[in-house]
Amino acid sequence: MPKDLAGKISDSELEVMKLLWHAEASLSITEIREHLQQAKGWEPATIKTLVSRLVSKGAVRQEKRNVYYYSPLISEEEYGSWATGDLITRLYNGSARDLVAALVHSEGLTKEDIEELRGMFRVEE
Amino acid sequence: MPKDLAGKISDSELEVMKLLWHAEASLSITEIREHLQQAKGWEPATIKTLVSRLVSKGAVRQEKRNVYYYSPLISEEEYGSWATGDLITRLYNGSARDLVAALVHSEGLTKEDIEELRGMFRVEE
DNA sequence: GTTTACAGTTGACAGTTGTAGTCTCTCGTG
DNA sequence: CACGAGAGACTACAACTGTCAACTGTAAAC
Repeated sequence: MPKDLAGKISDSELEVMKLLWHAEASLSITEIREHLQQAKGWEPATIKTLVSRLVSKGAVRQEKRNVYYYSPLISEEEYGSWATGDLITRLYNGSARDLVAALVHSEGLTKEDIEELRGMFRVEE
Repeated sequence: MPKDLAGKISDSELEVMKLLWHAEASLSITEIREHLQQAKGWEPATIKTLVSRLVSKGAVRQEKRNVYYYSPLISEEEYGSWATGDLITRLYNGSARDLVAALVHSEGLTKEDIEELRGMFRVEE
C-alpha cells in the first residue's frame, strides 16, 4: 500500500476518501454525513466508523477546531497509482504494458477513447 | 465480479488461480501443493482451504478421477478484465482513458513501454 | 495385512470489513 | 439554566480472509 498507510483502504472507506479528495477544504463529520447519508444510504454511525478507521490507518488527518475537521493525508493520485500498480503486479505480471494491451483488446475502450489515447501517445514521450 | 462467481477472489486465492491458469491441464492437490508450498511458504492445509473456497465460489472446477483434479472455471482474461473494469469504476470515474492517462504520467511505464504502446495504437483501430 | 502418507472434510481462530447501536459530553436554544 | 441534538468514543456482530490443525478414509509400500 501507499507509504504511511497502515492497511488497505476498503471499498466503503474509499467512498469517504473520494468525497474528501473532491472537497475544497477539510470537512466536518456533519458535512461528510450530508453527502454520504443520501448517496450511499448509510447511517450516521456507519459513516463515523469509516472515518475513524481512515484516521487510524493514517489516510485521513483529524484537525481539531470547534469540532473535528477531516482532510486526506494521501492524495487521490498517490492512491490511484498505488492501486493501479498493485493490479498490475497481481494480474499483469508486473507489466503496465500488458494492462494497456488487455484494455485495448477488450470492450473497455470505445473507438473515441482509442483515438484520444493515440493522441496522447503522440504528444507524450 | 465476473458472472458465475459467488464472491470475489481473494489475494491468496488468486495465487492458486494463477497457478491453474498457467498449467497445461488440470492439477491435483499434490501438484498444486508442490508449486505453492515452496513458492508461498504455505502449509498443505492452507492450500487445501484455498482450493476448497475457490470451488465453493465457482471459480474452479473439481473433477473426480482417482483423485480430484482442478481447473479454472473462469479464465485469466475474464477475471483480469473484470478486475480492471472494477478499478476503473472505483478510481477512475469509469474512464479507462483516465487510467491510461494516469499510467502515462506516472512512473509506471518506461520509455520502451511507451514506444511499444504507441506501436500498438498504430496497429489497432 | 498393518503401517504410512496423503486426499478430502470439518473446525478453528484472529484480523478486516460492512454496518450499526449505545453512552456520554457539550453546545446552542428556549 | 434545563433540554435536546448531534459529536465523539466504545461496543457489536456477521461475513470474509489468512492461516492452519485434526479427523477420516483409502491406497500404496512393506
